[in-house]
Amino acid sequence: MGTREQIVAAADRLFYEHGFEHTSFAAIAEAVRISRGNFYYHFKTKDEILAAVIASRVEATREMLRSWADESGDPAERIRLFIRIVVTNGPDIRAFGCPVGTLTAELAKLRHPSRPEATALFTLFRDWLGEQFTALGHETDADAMAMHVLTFSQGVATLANAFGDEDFVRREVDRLEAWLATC
Amino acid sequence: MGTREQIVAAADRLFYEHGFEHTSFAAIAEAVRISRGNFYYHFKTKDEILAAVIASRVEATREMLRSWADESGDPAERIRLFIRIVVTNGPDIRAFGCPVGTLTAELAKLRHPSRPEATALFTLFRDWLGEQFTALGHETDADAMAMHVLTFSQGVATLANAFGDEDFVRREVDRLEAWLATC
DNA sequence: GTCTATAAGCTGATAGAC
DNA sequence: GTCTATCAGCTTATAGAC
Repeated sequence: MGTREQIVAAADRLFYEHGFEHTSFAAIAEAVRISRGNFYYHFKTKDEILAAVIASRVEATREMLRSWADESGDPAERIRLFIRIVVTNGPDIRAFGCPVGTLTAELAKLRHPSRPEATALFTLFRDWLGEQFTALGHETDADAMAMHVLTFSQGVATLANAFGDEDFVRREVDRLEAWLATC
Repeated sequence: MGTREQIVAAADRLFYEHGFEHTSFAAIAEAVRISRGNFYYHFKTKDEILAAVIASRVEATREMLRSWADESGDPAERIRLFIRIVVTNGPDIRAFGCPVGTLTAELAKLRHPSRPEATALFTLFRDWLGEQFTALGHETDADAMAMHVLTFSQGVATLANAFGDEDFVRREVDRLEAWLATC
């Protein structure tokens, strides 16, 4: 892995764990074990790193959605794979929340120019879920149902982070899977 | 209103709109129109201001819950008053998210000592909602139902902030009110 | 490509006059 | 209680040697 990719990977993790603004160049440089000076050879501004991190997350998300589509041809099962992320990534979510939700919220407060790109991460999930609901025969309200599933995931992530309660997550997952079964 | 209260009120709003870390002493001082030096007569550290802001929010929340209880004796109607905050405070929520959810998420990433106090804001709503569900005869799962309503509100707030979509909020409110009617 | 050295600015925080 | 003046430290960012 080249230095640039290492920087993006380290920044991605640090932005998630500590937030974008709270993460300094020094912290990223230390994580990658390069000097702050060398850092600026690869990225001229902090905003450039953020753009690269978001682009990297977009690619990783696309890859994950592809792998879910490969894993099952059943749209309902694909949606369940999404619903269960809050369990699969339980420890990270309890510690740091949802990487997409917390980033979009922070960039909104900072009025950051990269905010639309962060929101586009949500749109990837939204459109993919919409396609699955369409395949289930819910053409007219596929998008509303996709948004409902996203609402669930964001609510669960925020409260799992606040209360650190694994059982709560399990209950909400069961509830939404029961709802999905009636669709 | 005394200077101290003005500082707390200005900090409260700025923490909400720009985030805790992104809000500088200079910005608060400017909003209250006092010098940075005078600032330190009232608060010795930034963390002290945060503690005062959270305490102020706790009091405001208690007052709001009291007023809701006064407004209606029907537990289901009281819960609806909570559910509809995402509509009532629609413009603020679309612009800055939920004041409780975004603060707890930020303090978690900062590993801030006041994090438990911020989470206690959630607990106020959780307990109050739980009391209403208990009054509706759901003794055994009143807390789970309270958490479900909180999950809704946090999910809606996060996505309303990301997409700025008023119709989405309306749809999710209708959906949860329909669920409540079956309880 | 990577380093050291350093600049310029903002941050939270203090001292002391009025 | 409010002010001005100031501090040390950290931040992003640059210059230039190797």
